[in-house]
Parts: sequence; structure tokens; C-alpha cells
Amino acid sequence: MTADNTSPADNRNDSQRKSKGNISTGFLSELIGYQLRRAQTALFQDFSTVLGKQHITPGQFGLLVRIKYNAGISQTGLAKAVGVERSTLGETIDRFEKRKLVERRKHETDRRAYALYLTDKGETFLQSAMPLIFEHEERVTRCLSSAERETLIGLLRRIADQ
Amino acid sequence: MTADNTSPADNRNDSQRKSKGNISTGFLSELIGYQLRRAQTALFQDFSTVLGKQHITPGQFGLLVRIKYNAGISQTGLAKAVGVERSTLGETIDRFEKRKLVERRKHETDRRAYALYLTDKGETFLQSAMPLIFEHEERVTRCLSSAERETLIGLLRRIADQ
DNA sequence: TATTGTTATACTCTATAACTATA
DNA sequence: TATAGTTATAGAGTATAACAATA
Repeated sequence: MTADNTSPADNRNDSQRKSKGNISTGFLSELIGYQLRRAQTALFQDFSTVLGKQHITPGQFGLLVRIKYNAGISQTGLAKAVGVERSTLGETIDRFEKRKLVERRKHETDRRAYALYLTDKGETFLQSAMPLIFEHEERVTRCLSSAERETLIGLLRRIADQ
Repeated sequence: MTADNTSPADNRNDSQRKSKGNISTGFLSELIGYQLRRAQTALFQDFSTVLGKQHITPGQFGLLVRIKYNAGISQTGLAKAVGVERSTLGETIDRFEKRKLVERRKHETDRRAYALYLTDKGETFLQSAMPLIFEHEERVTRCLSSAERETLIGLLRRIADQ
């Protein structure tokens, strides 16, 4: 791929044209960033069809799982772990608390901090979501062999971990 | 991976723990959706460090490229191509127009529609962003061989295209 | 002084619904 | 009737900055 390859006729690898509006995406289709974005959009849409009724997004699901496996974590600790600001996370926790999925308890030693826990309702919610998550995972990777699936997850992990 | 493997001690593959807050992510690290999300976050951050000063995001960049390669496209056509609502895209085009990157002209035959074009400033902007995009692409995939990079892009494309 | 959490503010992305102009 | 675009409204994610309480 070269930076000069910007002719309007350069649509050879434009696999997007088959289903969407049939428009050219130029050199985008050769970018990892672009295909990553497209894949994530596809996954998000599948996730929404099965878990949208529960009013949960992939990001929120990840938060609930982290609270489950790190019971008592502080908001700042959780915010750092997922890479968002404390103020952003605070509002998300507000919404979880309104839905009775997460509980803020007083931290035992640090009186400035909260300790976050799943409520029983939160635990149940996660438990009931689990089979849907695994079905979702199966469905979005059904076009790959087991080996390909492992390859993909390994490559993604290396990119994310660098 | 089994749905029952939810013990708090199940952190074997939790590569996230090394750099972030060192908290457990449970079974998340075995999900394609999770690793896809992490990889995209990493790419987004790298993109922002090189193109954030230009006040452009990956999504906006994709729109500008599509307008370049589909000069005269309508807002509805572009909205369908990227999978967002007309109202959402309209506001984005508003901002592009304020920045003089995109121009709304009257459609030649359909008087309800606009025809979208990059302005000269928009063309120049895209041209100057190009080398940064390719450097970004190189940087985020430097941990992969050429073959691995091709494998990854192919696997992502298959997931997105299904 | 530094940190935890909240609040105020702002911008973007996202969608739905109602509206107008036109097809 | 249907479509192109706008506007109003709403919710969520994102951030920065200032603040009170506490470490």
C-alpha cells in the first residue's frame, strides 16, 4: 500500500461495496484501523440485538464483570483499569446504582473512597446474560475455524498489549 | 472456553493485568469482542496522538475519504454507507462545513438533496493527513510480521462482512 | 500536598419523531 | 406517498476544571 495510490478507480479490495450503499471507500479497506472499526461495529450490532433489551452495552458489561471479579474496588481504581476519567465512570456507576445492579459501600480504611460491589440483582443479571454472551461470541465467529479464531484473538491481544 | 469457568482465580490469560490497574478481568480476555475493543482503544489512542491536534477522529477521517472518492454523494447516501442516521450525519457535515472542509452544493436533478464535495482546504487537509495515517498504521502493527498483518486484516474483514 | 469522589460544563455520537420541501 | 434534509429532544460517552472531604 502506498500513500499515492489514491485514484478513484482503486476499488479492487473494497469488500464493503457488496452490502452497504455501494460506494467507494478508496484506500480505507487496506487499513487495519478501518477493518477493526468495521468488525467492532458488526459485533456491537449483534451484541445489541441479543442484549439491547437488557439495556446493556459491551462496555457496561465489561464494567460489571470487573466489579464482580474485583469486589470492593474503588471508583478510581476501576476508572484507571478501563482507561476513563473518574468523572465519566462516576456517572456510569450512578446509573448502575439506580438500576440496583451495583452498590457503593464505604471503604473500610479510606473514608474518601467507595468500595464497589455487585448487588444480588447484579449477580443474577450477569448470570443470565452469560449464555447470551457466549452465543453472541459463537455467532460472530462462526465464519472462522477454531484455529482462525485463536489466531485472531492472539493477534488482537498483541496489538492491544504493545 | 466454558460458561461455567467463572472462578475469580481464573486469571491465567489476563494479559491486561500487566500495564493497567492490575485488576482481574475474569473470562473477558477470552472473548473476541473484548480483545477487539481493547485493540481499537489502542489504535484510537495512537491515532489521537498524531491527528488529535488536527481535531479529527478515525470516524471523521473515514467520512472525508468517502466524500473524496464519491464526490457529489448525498447525505442520505453517505449516512447509509456508514450506517448512521441522517440526522446524526447532518450535524457532522455541519461541523465539517464550519471548518470549510466540506461543501454542500445543490444536487443537479433532485432539488431536495445536497451533493457533498471536499473543498480545496478539505483536499489539502486529507493530503497532509495521509502520511500521518500511514505512519500510524505502521506503528500500531509494528509488532506483527507482514504475513500476520495480512492475516489479521483478512480475518477482520471476514467478521465484518458476514 | 495529594487523592477520592462529585459537580458543572462542554463536545460528540447516537437515535427517534416531527417538520418542510420536493419527488 | 415516499424521500432528502433539518430541527428538537434525549441519553450516553468522553473530557477538563473546580470543589469538599480525607489521607
